[in-house]
Amino acid sequence: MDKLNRAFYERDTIEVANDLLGKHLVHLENGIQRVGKIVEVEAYLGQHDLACHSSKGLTKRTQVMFGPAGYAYVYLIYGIYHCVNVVTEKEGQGAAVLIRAVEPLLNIAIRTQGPGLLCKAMGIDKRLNGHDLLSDDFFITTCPDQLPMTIIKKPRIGVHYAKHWEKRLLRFYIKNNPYVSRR
DNA sequence: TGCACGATGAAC
DNA sequence: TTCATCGTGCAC
Repeated sequence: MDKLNRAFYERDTIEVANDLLGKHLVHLENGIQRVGKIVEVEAYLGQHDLACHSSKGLTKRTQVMFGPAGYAYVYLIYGIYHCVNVVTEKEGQGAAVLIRAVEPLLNIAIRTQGPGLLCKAMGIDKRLNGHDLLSDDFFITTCPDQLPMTIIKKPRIGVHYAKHWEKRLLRFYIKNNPYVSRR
């Protein structure tokens, strides 16, 4: 179980998104370790990507996205749920990968299929915005016995406002995995 | 200072 | 299809 290093995140966003599938997301909170296998992600390519929050430019909200790779960008959506992203590429690109669903592996009590639910299930909220994913309480590791898997590519969810970007195949998930959202 | 609107999820 | 609920970004 090797923790993913800075070089892993500091690469092309689409490659990072694909490589994150099958990896283990780990969060330690109050002595409880929660682990979920990443089964669904979306790539947000940076300032030119109209579906990406960083397309608004550098603001208080997006500053984490414009920072160095390997940090968590957590935000509140619809005033109710949180969503987690991992920042990718070189500092200043404003690119990230949204984690949309995980498969419960350890200490996860409720459903995790969807970005809002997985955050709720793993105790992830705004306190973790800007948190280093190379820390000891919130990180991602390789899966020791990862079997071969087929990756499905689809348009991203809920980005109808993003003009032609809506059609880009930037959502990736593991084929036939029951924990993928909206199938 | 105010207001419209979400990278959602669940109910009806 | 509707609704809960609030931080953000932008208009005024």
